[in-house]
Amino acid sequence: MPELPEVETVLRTLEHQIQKQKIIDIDIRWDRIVQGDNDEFKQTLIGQEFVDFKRRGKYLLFIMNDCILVSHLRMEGKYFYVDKDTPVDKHTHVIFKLSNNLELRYNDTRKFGRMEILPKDTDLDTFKNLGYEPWDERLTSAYCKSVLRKRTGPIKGALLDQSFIAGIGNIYADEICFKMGVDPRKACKKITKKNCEDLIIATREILQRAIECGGTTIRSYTSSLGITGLFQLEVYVHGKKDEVCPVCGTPIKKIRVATRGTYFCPNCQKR
DNA sequence: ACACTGACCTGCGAGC
DNA sequence: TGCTCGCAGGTCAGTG
Repeated sequence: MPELPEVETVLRTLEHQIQKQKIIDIDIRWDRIVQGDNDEFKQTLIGQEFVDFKRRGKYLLFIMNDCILVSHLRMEGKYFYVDKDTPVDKHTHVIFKLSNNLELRYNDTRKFGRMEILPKDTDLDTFKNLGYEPWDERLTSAYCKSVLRKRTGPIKGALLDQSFIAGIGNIYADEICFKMGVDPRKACKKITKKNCEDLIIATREILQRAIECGGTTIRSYTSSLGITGLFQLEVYVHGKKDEVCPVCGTPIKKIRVATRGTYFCPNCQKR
């Protein structure tokens, strides 16, 4: 399940593999992956080179000569970089044929991922109504407090809201709440200034560490060529129902918060 | 204006 | 053992 660290890892890998490669043809095998008109998508991209590689939240941004190719992996999207003679997997939905006889293949078991073309002058700061990147200097405790004061619902819901901070998904939201020592159900309105300071520190530390680890892979993927997290990040609570809290030994609980499966330590995390 | 719900998908694990 | 059923997840459109 790619979140910000996984997307960053994929991007860095692809940057080193396909930079300056030219797209000579595109095979779209599941048309809903591509937003908008498929022929237009092909026409726009054929002949373009992969010039630069950026990320915004969980979106991959391939900067081409005359446009931006935006790709969101959702839950299980992956890219394979393989020889054109490699048998095509049944979950491969888009194939970019490159000038060096290799292919960039988009593989997505659940067909949830999406890609689209955006103009080259798209404002990436306000793109998709995304909030600040975790390391943006504008992400201050004063900013967090002012947003959370106006918000109803639990803190976990805010962490998952991409217009608040970009890039946090369900796994890291649980880990951030644990590191903050805050119950994921705690109302946004009751989040203190101190909580906000902890939130920023926890978010940056956890995501930074995850990037250094090459992302987290929770499910075991079967692919050997897949560009996914190769290392396991030390996850404290997510997916650890009934296991003991690494800090205090209390069994981890699983509940539902903001419509998501949520794991937390009922002793360490306070309302 | 805000928040919640359902749709999009497939694989897997639980339960019978 | 073999089947069905429901859950998992991020985003967006639709609804309340």
